[in-house]
Amino acid sequence: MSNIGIKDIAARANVSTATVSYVLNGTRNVSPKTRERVLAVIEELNYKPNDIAKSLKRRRTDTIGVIAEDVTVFNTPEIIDGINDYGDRHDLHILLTNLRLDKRIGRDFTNLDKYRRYAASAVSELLSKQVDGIIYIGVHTRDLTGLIDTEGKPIVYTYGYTQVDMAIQYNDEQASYEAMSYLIEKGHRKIAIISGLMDSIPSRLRLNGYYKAVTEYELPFDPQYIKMGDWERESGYGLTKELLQLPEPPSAILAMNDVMAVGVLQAAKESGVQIPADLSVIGFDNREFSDYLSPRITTMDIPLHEMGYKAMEALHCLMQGKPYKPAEMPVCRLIERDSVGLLRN
Amino acid sequence: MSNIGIKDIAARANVSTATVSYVLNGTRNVSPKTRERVLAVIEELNYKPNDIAKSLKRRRTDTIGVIAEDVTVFNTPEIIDGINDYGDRHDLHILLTNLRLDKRIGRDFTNLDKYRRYAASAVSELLSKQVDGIIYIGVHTRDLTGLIDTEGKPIVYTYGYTQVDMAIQYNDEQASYEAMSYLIEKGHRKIAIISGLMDSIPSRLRLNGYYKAVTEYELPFDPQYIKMGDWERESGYGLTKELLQLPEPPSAILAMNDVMAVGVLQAAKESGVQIPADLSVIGFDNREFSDYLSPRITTMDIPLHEMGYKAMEALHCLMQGKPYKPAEMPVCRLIERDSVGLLRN
DNA sequence: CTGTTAGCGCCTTCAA
DNA sequence: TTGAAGGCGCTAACAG
Repeated sequence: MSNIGIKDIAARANVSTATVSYVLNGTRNVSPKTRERVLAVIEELNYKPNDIAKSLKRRRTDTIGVIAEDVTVFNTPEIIDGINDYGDRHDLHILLTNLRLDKRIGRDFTNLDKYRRYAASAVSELLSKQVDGIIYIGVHTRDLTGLIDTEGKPIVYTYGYTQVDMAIQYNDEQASYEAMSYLIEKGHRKIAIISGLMDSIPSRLRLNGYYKAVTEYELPFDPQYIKMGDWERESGYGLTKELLQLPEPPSAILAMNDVMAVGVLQAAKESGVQIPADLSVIGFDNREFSDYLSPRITTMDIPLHEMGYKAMEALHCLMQGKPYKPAEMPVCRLIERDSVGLLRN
Repeated sequence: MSNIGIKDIAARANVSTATVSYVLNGTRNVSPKTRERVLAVIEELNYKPNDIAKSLKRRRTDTIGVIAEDVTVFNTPEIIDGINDYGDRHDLHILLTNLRLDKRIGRDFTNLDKYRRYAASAVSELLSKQVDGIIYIGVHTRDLTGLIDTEGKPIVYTYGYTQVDMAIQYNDEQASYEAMSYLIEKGHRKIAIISGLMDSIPSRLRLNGYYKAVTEYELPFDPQYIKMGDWERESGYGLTKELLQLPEPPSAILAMNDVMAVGVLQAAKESGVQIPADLSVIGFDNREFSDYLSPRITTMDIPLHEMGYKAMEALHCLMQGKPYKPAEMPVCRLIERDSVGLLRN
């Protein structure tokens, strides 16, 4: 086991520990000869620096804490992947905390007390571990103001935000607007939308994009085309049935997630309407399964990797006291598949 | 910022730093009065211990390194969740390393040089961070012998193994045997199997389970019923077409993953055969989408959470020098849905 | 029951 | 270009 330290190699190379430290970190010029000698001994003894000691001294760990509300929720792994991507390039390590919210308190976000305890202890542990900063990954975008106190350590939120901290979000409004534009390009004018829960920010923003498109393209506006879903398949199913029953049913449906789009497909199938011949569908999230359904569904891909990457980049700036220039919001991208038909009229 | 340390609170409470340490860790009896006083000051100053310093002294970090070959691959998040579950209960923290193999070198596992470099540097960084042990999560089960050297630190593999280290695997043979039994219970006797790549251990083990069932239940054995797939949808599709063309087509197909099962569904649909009326299908993995297909497919759920939990448990034993009693292998569980029909006759 | 103190392994100022 | 030495914040003998 690696009991050898800087002083062992110093002794064996006939230099001071300071010199070893210098060659290790390139902190100061060292004559080529001594450097070689030191390096040789390091190699010979298979020396591995002890980052713990280093961190204690430098008062920096080059480690950031990631608090994931639930790593098993679909957005989280890709975000973490983005965080890693940036981390790898800048020698930043990740201490992962998984709140396991889905399993521990389910979707009942009103149970704030329990939640707050979990979150507080997670932050507290991370702080004790002396992380240089924290990234918080929520399971759905909402206002987390006042729930977390990092005692001055920088924090960046994604899939969530507070009124005071930095947060990385993608552009929801643009996304639904773009989906609408695509549908309109394909000749659709009677377009319905099935939203997620209305207490959700993305739902509201995407609805804005919808309204914007309706207005700009001067589509016939019909309040009946706007259905409030709850993100689950059943609501996609039920609301599609309603839509299909309308005297003037839509020719296209924009579902705010792929799960509800599954319900749309099912309702259409049962009602004998062909997708995309009779009805077009666009989903959201580009979940893996959206490519496995039949028809394969066209969907908006959320830039999760980029969000993780940018969150880390932003945090890194904060950690160094630099300001982070928020640049552009990450943007969703339409994945064209087979669920949208050309409407010739 | 938390500049206050043990000595600040010692001073303010008129005790020695040792006493503070003792009340903090409960390492020694402290008179109630002093304890109260110390606790009060800790509270008052909002003191947070510095685990880095503590680790340096104790030569233990209570942190384990998790090396994931790719966190975005479906098995990984659930395994990590299991690791967290155990970790939460035992105050063990997770330093996560993501090799990002899928994105960096794809599925070309023959590119060992590149892989070895990534793995070696991951281990090396973790070792420098003084983790107390390592859990390795592969993207698919294979022999990793000789690829990783942890210099004596304990390591546990899952979704992968070596000839010398501990590994947590689920029971593949039992899984396919159980799936077969279920099919047989439902009256099927002509059962085909679509395997994954044959250089994969799970493929071979599951095939064993298949053979075992064929033998024990004295099913008519037909080599034509055994098809070699490659885990991808297209192979499920193509091989099903072949199966359907047989003079005596099977009444049920066991696909070694849900992705290939998607191909089975598609082929069946195109060939006008109804599932489950004319053909039954069982998948593997219980991927989320298996519940979204139509019909919803019956599949074998892999105990990922349990594997992560057990891997951590095993590692924890190793870390303490205790032997780990491997007990039972985690077992797969059949998720009954709608893709298997009762064959009367 | 409590205090004193020597490090853990490394970095970095100060001096040479 | 190099060394000596004082901590970083905490734990755990050892001593009282």
